[in-house]
Formats: sequence, C-alpha cells, structure tokens
Amino acid sequence: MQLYNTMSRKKEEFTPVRAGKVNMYVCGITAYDYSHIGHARSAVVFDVLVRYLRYLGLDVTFIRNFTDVDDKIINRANQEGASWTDIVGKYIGAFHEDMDKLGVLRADFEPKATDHITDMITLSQALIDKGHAYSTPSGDVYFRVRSFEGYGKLSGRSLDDMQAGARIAPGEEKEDPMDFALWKAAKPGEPYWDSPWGKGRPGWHIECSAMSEKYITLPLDIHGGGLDLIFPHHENEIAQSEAALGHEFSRYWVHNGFVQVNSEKMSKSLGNFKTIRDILASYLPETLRFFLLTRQYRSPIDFSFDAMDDAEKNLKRIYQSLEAMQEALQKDKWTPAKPDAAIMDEIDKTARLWAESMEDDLNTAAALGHINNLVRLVNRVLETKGLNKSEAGREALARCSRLLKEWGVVLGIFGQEPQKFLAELKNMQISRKQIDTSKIDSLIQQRQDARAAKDFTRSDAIRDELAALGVALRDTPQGVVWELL
RNA sequence: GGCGGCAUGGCCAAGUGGUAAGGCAGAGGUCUGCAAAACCUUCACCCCCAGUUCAAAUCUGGGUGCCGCCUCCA
Repeated sequence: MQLYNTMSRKKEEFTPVRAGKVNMYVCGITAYDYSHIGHARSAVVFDVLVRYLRYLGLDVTFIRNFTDVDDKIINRANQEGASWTDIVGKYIGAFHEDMDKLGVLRADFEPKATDHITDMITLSQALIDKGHAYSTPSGDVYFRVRSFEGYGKLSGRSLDDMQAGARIAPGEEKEDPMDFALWKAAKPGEPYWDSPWGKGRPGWHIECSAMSEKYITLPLDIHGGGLDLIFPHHENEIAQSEAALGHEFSRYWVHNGFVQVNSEKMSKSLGNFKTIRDILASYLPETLRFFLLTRQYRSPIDFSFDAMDDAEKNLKRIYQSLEAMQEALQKDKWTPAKPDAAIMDEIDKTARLWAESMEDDLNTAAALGHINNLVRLVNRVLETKGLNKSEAGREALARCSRLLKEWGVVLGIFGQEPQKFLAELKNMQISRKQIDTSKIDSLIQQRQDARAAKDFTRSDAIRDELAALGVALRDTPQGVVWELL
C-alpha cells in the first residue's frame, strides 16, 4: 500500500523491513486528564492502520505507550489533592474505557514510562558515553543537538532557523538553547528515581526511544502520532535513537491531522475542548468512530454536532440495509437462476475501488463512499421484483454481505447486530432529543383509532403533529413503528 | 520572522492531467388511503488572475482567504 511518509513528504510504497512482519509504535497519551476527541482520532486512525495491515496478512506488533510521569501529571495531582500514581491510574483506566467503546483494539504492548526508568537511564548513559549528551552540575542530562547531524530532518527545519526565533530562551546550563532534557533533576515534592546523576526523572522524549527499543528490534517500520508531535517530540526521538544506534530509527513516519472545532484547533484556552465522554453522552461510540473516518486521516477534520448528525444518519442508513439484507438472506426458498453478471460485475468493481482507496494512504473517506455505493446496490437488489426472490439475488446479497462484514472489521464498524444497533440508536436519540415516549405512544394510538374509523383527516393531522415533534411513522405489516427524523 | 498544510455543489467530503465518488439537505417520480423507508431521476465547470499543454479542479507563477507547527499538546 501507499503510505505518506512525513520524512520524505510524499507517499511511498509501504514495504516492511522484515518480510511479512510490521513493527509499529504510536505515541500514546499523557495520563493526566480524560481523553478528548483528538486522542480518539489518533487512536482510531492507527487502529484502522493496524487492522488493515493485518487484513493484508501482515504480522503486526503494535506498541502504544503511556506517559505516566510528567509536569502535567504532577500539577494535576496537586490540584486534585491526590497522588500522581492515583491520577495516572484513573486516567489510564478512563482511556481504556473510552477506547474499548470506540472499538480501538488494545496494543500488543502498552508500556508505561515509569516501568522503564532503568532503560532510559541506560540509553541516556550510552548517549553521554558517545558524546551525544552531557550532564550538568545540578543533575540534569541534556542531548547535545549539535552532535547529531540529522537534527531537523523530520520537521524540515535547521537548527539555525530555529534559533533565529526569538522565543527560545537559553537554559542556564545548556550548551545550546536547542539541547533538550533526557533527565531532569528532582525538584522538592516531585517523584524521583535514583540515577548516576542523582535523584531525578526522565525527560519526555527519551521514553519512546527507550521503550520501542525494549520491545522490538529497531528500526521500526512505522512510527505514528499526531501532527503536533513532529516537532519537537519525534525529532528528538530520532536524534536520541539514531545517535545511539548508528542507524535509522523508523522507516515510515505517519502523522494524523487534528480534530478541529470551528476550523480551529481544540484547546482548553479557547474553551472548545471536547472529551470523548462528552460526546458519548449523546452519540453512540460507533457514530463517533464513523465520523472520524469521514475524512482522510492527514486532513484536519472539523467537529460539529451537525456533522455528527450527518454521520449518524448515514450510519443508520447502512445498518438498516444490513438488517434488511440479513433478514432476506434467512429465507430458504429461492427461485433458481444464474448469477446476474451485471450486478456481480458491479459488486466486484466496488470491491476493487474500496481496496484502491485503502491502498492509497488509508483513504477511509473514499472507502466509505464505496461502501455507500454497495449499500445502494444491496437495496436495489432487495427492491427489484423477481431478483429479490431468485438465487441470482441471493448470490449478490451473500457477496455483498461478506464484503461489508470484511470491510467493517477493517474499519472497526458494522460489527453489531443491526437490530440491536438500531434499537440503541433510537434510545440514544430519544434521550438526546428528550422525547416523551408516552406522549408519542398515546398519539399513535389516537391515530390508529382514527384510521380504524377511516377518519384520515384526523389521522393525518396527528401524523403532522408527530412530525413536528421530530417523529416519523412507518405503517408496516407488523404494525406502526416510529422513529426519529 | 522560519517551516508546513488547506481552499471542490446549500452543508460535509473523495478525486491531483482527459472534461466532477459518496453522505446530509432539496426537487420530481415509483410505492403508500396519506406518509415514512427504499429505489429511480435531478441538482457543481472545482477561491481569483496569468501561464504550460491537444487537454487542468488536478502542473507552474502570482494574488486572496483560512489553519497548523516553531512552547505542553493526538
């Protein structure tokens, strides 16, 4: 498949270092707060990448770390009057809950920084020994950026350009203002570990270098994360790892775009910050996941409730079709007929287009378009008299059913029983729109009475009344069904 | 100031050299007592200007607008 590599700034054919085997590392969260929908996007995007690579038959080892020691965590602990370990435990737990709901698979390894202090010390010491890092009198250790020739190659900046910026204040003990910390001397009241340089804690960047090396043989095939991690985080990881290893750290660098609100980045200061929990209070997890897949992963995606409503409607339409198809396929009487070549060709063509979309840098937005086309085809078969009772129709439906199932596994959607999903969706909508169901039921009964009396004027008036409440009726052979518009 | 991204119908969004996928919304039709759902039909010359080309939304140059990174950040 083609994957966009931030390092080369173009799409490249993805070829693993070892045939058939993919080692992938994605930067996880710092566990100091509930995860927001930006975290959700990153998690979903890389989850789909893992699923797709596995679908292609590759043996993927996936690592996603937790940063569990950091200024933000310490601050949060002080705010909440809790220990930093409690904070970390709470928010890692919350992360897992959120991700499970979103259908994001657990990583094969989910290492925490504090479980690998020794590895980080070892790596830092190795960098000092090679002249790539130095310790200071107060017990900090810094990476010497000037000692690493490739510094800036990922983010496309030169040290001189960066230093021209006026906003970088030289640290007192740094040789160079751009040098970054591998180890920070402990401040009073902060967690610390013993090290050759005294009590302290690791810097942020070193954890990913140390932990990736610990779990797999470098180089990585893919290193991923949010766009904002390119600089300084990933740049620094490259410097550390490549300086220590003497060879490439990761073959492909994959970065997802942001979730925005009103075309701006989410931030606490702008007050447009949405946690996953906020959204799941009024939308099903699968709707959020579906929404996140409606744009190609590198583009920014603008979050809004209107957009969520659109995603929800589309998802509902697909599930309704899945339900109808499932029901139809349970029939055991079909009139003999040869497969309809035109329809089968159309299915094959759609399957090809779906695959091409996924092959093209994981274009899930395009892939969903093809899924919708297949759904329309399913509905057409179900509606076409004759065909919907013949073996030709059954053949087509069975094929579509298989494909949709397969694609759903890759995208992490369509995994639920349609009936169950649709019922849950209705409940979610009732609660979100604060619908008074007893009132609805009562109106429906009144309408049924009117209809029984052939008073269609009254019957239609009640329908209009219900429509004004956002309720649509369906008169089916099994009785009246209502749903939300 | 340095680096980078984006601009496609009412809204969202694919497409990156051969004359515009899909979703949501709208219009007409089939179906229905009337509806709903579904299906069919319909609805765009792609921010502006100039250039390259037989051919550009798609390449080049310029302009305008928006966004991100350079500081913790998915």
